[in-house]
Order: sequence, then structure tokens, then C-alpha cells
Amino acid sequence: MARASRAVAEQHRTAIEEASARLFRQHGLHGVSVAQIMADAGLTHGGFYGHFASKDDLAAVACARAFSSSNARWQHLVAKADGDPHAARRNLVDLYLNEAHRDAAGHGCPASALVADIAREPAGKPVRQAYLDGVKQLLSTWKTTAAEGPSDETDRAALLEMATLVGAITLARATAGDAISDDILAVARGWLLERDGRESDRATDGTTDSRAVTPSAPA
Amino acid sequence: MARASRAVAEQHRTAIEEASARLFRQHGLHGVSVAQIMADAGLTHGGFYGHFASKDDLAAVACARAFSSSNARWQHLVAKADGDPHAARRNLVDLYLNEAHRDAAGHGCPASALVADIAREPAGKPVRQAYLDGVKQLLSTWKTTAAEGPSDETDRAALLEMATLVGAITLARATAGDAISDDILAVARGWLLERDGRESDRATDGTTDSRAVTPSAPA
DNA sequence: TGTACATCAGTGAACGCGCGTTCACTGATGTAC
DNA sequence: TGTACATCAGTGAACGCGCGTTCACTGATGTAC
Repeated sequence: MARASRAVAEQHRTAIEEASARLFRQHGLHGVSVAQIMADAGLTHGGFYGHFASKDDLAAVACARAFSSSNARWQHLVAKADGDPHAARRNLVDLYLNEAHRDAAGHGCPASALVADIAREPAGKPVRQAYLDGVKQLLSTWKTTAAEGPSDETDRAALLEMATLVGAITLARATAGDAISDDILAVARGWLLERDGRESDRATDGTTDSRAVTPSAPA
Repeated sequence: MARASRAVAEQHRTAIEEASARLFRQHGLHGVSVAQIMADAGLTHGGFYGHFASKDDLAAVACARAFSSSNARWQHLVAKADGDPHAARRNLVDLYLNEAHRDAAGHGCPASALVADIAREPAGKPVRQAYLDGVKQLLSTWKTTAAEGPSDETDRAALLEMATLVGAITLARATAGDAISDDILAVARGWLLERDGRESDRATDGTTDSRAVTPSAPA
């Protein structure tokens, strides 16, 4: 291949972004190389710098893309609940605190998959800002599932609940293979749903038992 | 230096373990090299393999050491509470959900500092078992701060609370520099202390406001 | 207690390898006429 | 619509560098007598 058309070049750029958004979440920002990302996108490594200024530049783009994709899925699940905030929350919790999500970080929530990588990035790196923006997007979507309407208390609760989501899934990943891993997910799931009132024990997708969810696409 | 005495060689081994326990927590298992660890311990890199079979081997030893050290500090704070589980819990929460702990992962809790690195390690790696054992040690210590005595419910609560501790500190690290970072710590601190009953609003070390803790040695 | 010498902790050069990035090159694409 | 040619997306070799690990070597330590 000598020269791709503009349309094809744009497809290539998208493929690079999608491959990196997945591989960065799976292996970490420094656990996958430019060459591996390009190979995953079906290209050779030399063309990378025609699309991005640096690996750091790509990291920020990929991070933003991963959050955007996760947030869209969250909003879709909220919409499916058709105005019932309890059902919306149940949909999100079932998606998030799930063995399938635990075992597929590459397709899951970037807030948890990248949290430690971002914490170690120096202050000026663009990926840090992308992460911060992304977390705030997810928080905003999460708040729409609060039983009470918007308030300072709802904001505080959302911070606590997001920390619990992130802590439960990351700790479950680190302890995967031991019974404690499933227990962590189950306990956090129970707390997040029970604390939100009991009048909505059914999710809108028809499942009746959050512990027996069919393996579904992760967050 | 040509040959160190046995006593000095053992000091060197200890220095390597301590340096790596700190540097692995700060920069990640793959974010610091054998040469950097050895230099930090005051040695050159070639001697490393006289002490450890591989970097993976050291990772497991360093992980166990970090947990052992953290757990000892936890037990010391529990002991200081002199049998009052509320005060013990307050001591631990003040230690953990703290700006100083957030900003010094290298001296902090390995359960949070290493959580994402461990999640990405393949199943057979010895560091995974060391991590799992360490988390169970901390859980065991944490349970001694439960208001009610030992029970299945206490066990489940401890899992949830540990996930919240880990989630809050890691998310606070990833968002450090933004106001949301301090908010996450404050909200999680409030929840962990309030949920445990209100009769113990004073920690045993004499501080009266958990939000104004003096910067202290992290967990 | 003193001597002879084997042991071995630590040194530093070297190994093959993969990293992020650069660059001369290729040849189809896109454009000017 | 057809031709001439400049543009530039992608290729693959190459750059300097740091990685984990190995190894010949040094010389003080530890031991046998």
C-alpha cells in the first residue's frame, strides 16, 4: 500500500484510536507499544506519526474516546429505564459490577481501567485532563439515577458511589481467581441498589436477579 | 567493594526489598527498573541476581513486605484505640483517606498502590498471591474495627469498606489537582465514619476534626 | 593466634531485545489544465 | 473526459536508548589447619 485515499486514511485513524482505546485499557498506557497498536489496527508502525504527534497525544485521544463510548452506553441504559431513576441505576450497576466487566477491562469503563496509570502520569500530560473530563461526564450521567433530585447531597453521594464502583471492580480484578473477587462485586452491587430504595427490584430489561445476569457487553 | 560480609549482604538485601517496596508502589511494577532499584539501595545492578532469582521474584517479596508494613501500622493504630472499635476505625480512616497518603503512594497502602498492576499480572505470577494474602491480612485487621462483633455481615461490610477505601484513594490520585480529588476523600471519610455510629466523634490521638489532620505518615 | 586459601558478594561490561521516533522511499490519489 | 504531475498515506529500515539478565572478574571474608 503506497497511498490511501482520504476516506481510507480517516478509517485508519479511527482504527488506531479504537485499537488503542481498547489496548490501553487492557494493558495500561505503558503496557502496549505503538507498533502493537498499529499492528492491531492492521497497519505498520511507521505511519503512526502521520496521524498523531506522539504516543502521549494518542493516549489523550484514546482516553477521551473510551470515556465517550462508555458514557454513551450509560446514557443508553438510563434511557432504557424510561424515566425511572431506580431502574436506571440498576441497569448501570448490573453492567458495571459484573464478572464479564471484570474480565474484559479492554472493553470496560476507562475510569477504573486507567485509574492507576493516570495517577502516575505527570501533571502536565494531556491524558490527565482527558481522564478528569471523562470522570465528570460519567458522574453527570450517574447523578441522573439519584432517587432525590439534583442537590449538593446528590453530588456528594455520586462521588462516593463512583469511588465504590471503581474500587470494587479494580479490587475484584486484582483478586480474580479467588472467591473474594466475586464477593466484592456482589457486596458492592447489593449496597448500591439497596441504598437507593427497594421499590424498584426489577430492571427494565426484564431480568429478575442481578446475580444471574447473562454475560453482556461491559461498561 | 569486592565482597561484603554476610551481615552486610543481609543489610543489602533488606535495602533492596525496602527500595523496591517503595518504588513499585510509587511507579508500578513495570515503571521502575532493576538498575534503578539497585541504585536506590546504593548498589550496582549486577549484584541483584545474587539476592533474587528474577524481577518477578522480587515483586512478590516486595509486595508481601509492603503489606506486612502497612498491616503493622494498622494494627498499631487499632491498639492505640485501646479496645474502642469506633476510635480504631477513625484512626485508620484518618490515616488512609488523607491528602498526604494520596500524594505519597510509595509509602502508602499497597492494596491501592498496586491494584491495577496486580490486575494485569498473569494468573501464575507469584506477586498475585502475595497481593491476595496481603489484602486478606488488611481485611482481617479492618474487621476488628467493626461496631458489631464478627459475623458474616461484618465480613461483607469489610469487603465493601475496603473497596471504598481503595476506590476513593485511587480515584483521588487520578484526579489530583482538581477540587474533586479532595471531595472524594472527604465524602468517603464521612461515609465510613458516620455509618459506624456517631458516639465516637473523637479519635484517640486527640484530633477533633478529621478534615484538618496534620500531614502524617501514610498507610 | 596466625597463616593459606577457597568462597562468594558485588562490579561493570556485555547479551539480545523492544521501545518511541525519524526518515528516505513508494506509488496511488487528488488536482490543475 | 483525459492527461501530467504534485501531493502525501503508508512502508520498513534505522536511530539511540533502556530493559532484564548473564558473566568474567575482583578482592575481602570466612574457614581449615
